[in-house]
Amino acid sequence: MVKTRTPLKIVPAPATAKLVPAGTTERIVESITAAIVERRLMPGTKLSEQKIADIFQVSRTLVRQALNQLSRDRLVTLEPARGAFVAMPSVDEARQVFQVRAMLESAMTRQLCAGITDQQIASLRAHLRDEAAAVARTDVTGRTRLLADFHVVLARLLGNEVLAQLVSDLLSRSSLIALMYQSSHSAAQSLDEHVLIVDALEKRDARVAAKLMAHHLATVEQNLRLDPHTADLSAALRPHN
Amino acid sequence: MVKTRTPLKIVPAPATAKLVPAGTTERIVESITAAIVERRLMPGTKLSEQKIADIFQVSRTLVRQALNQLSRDRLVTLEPARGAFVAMPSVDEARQVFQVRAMLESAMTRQLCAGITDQQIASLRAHLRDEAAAVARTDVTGRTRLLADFHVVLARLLGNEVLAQLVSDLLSRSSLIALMYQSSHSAAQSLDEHVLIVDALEKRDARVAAKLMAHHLATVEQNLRLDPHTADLSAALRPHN
DNA sequence: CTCTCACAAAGTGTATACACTTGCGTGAAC
DNA sequence: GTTCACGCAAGTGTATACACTTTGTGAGAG
Repeated sequence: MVKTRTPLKIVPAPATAKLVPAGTTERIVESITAAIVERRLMPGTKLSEQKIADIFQVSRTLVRQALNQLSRDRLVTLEPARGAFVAMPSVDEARQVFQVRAMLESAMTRQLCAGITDQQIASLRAHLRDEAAAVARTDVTGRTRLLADFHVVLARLLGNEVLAQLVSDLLSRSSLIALMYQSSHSAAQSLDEHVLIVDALEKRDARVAAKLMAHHLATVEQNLRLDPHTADLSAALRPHN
Repeated sequence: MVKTRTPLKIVPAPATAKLVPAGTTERIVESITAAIVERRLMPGTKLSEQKIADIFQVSRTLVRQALNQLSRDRLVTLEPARGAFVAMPSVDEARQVFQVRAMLESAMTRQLCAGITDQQIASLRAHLRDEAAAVARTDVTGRTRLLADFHVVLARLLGNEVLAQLVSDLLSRSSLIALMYQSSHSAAQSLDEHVLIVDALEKRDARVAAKLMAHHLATVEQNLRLDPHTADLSAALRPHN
């Protein structure tokens, strides 16, 4: 058997994004999160504390803190006395995450119709333009981030940080799910659906907007390969390290 | 000035509840959570790492892990280089938590109507009986827990663990909010409203059930003392340690 | 008497050391 | 040749040590 020597491709510092040099633990969390979402770390990969500590040139203490945080975000799972692994969300969990997102985000969309301002609509249009640009130039990483951000932006428009945080958490889980159950959903289609949602918001049509959001999430979910046997297969021969 | 010597009344081990002697960190989290919810630790109280470590007879390492977890649950806030404090949710945060709960739980209630079984209705009735019993014997701690558990039980009935976990997290935050902004909401009234919700569920009336849930949460929120000046006052003269 | 600076005490932030569990390879017995 | 047991290596779990930040106190200058 070939030993799958994953060199743990975690780039230590996306220091550009963080203006705060402090928050060492935060930097590690961000880096690993990015590495997972950008598919440089596959589900099931073992995250050895010492190796990560060496990469970031810090002690295991900080790495453990970071891994603990990530495990609460459900991006990694901690097996007692065995170590940390990139999470492998089950089919059930995937369905549950999307069910919750549908509840939360359609309700949120409905509420948003009530008090959204023209200026906010404009900012959404601007975001859609960014999405379109990223899709046009096939910037895979950028478009993935922007398509996800759309949902967080909507949450932020309600001025509810608690909601925004929740949606954000669900989104990172969704990202992991999407890359695990290779989605066949095209970015272009997601963009189209986003446009329709904003259109409905502009018309202040709460019912249609909420329905479109629910439909959008259902479409994304149905384009995941959530067939039982596929899942079992990938679970069966998971690399594990 | 009299030094407010809070003896940090954290009972080390509710070891009865946990059958697992392992999970040392978990035990600390549970104990502190219980201490906060049961009003033995007031908002703003400083949680010194060394003192807690002495109480549980462990090292600061485990205490730090516990405090980190609690900070992610928003039950404590960590101020860099200053320490950990029992959280003091702002009025805004309180409103946001209840807004999210309304979205999530009314949607959840609506969904529940679709597939709820008679057996599940029966288990809800049993839970209501427990609530009534606790209210009758004025078991403050027990009734608070049972009234909160009602919402988690509903979430669990959907078979969605992700949802259940989310609702559970929001509930512990709600508990802290309720004890901070002294609720005038009577337990009896909450119980009545719970009964009405179950009645609607039994009739599979999704619209009414969802509306009752939304109304229930709005009532609970409106019975909080969320007047600005009261909040500012309590924030102004917070003990802090 | 008040304000400022400095030093000391307390407590957090990080690193290192050590104990203990898990997994695997080796070797001996049957 | 197969199996079980022992032991070693790797890595996690917890404790301890040390550095640095924050804060309170006190002395001295204005």
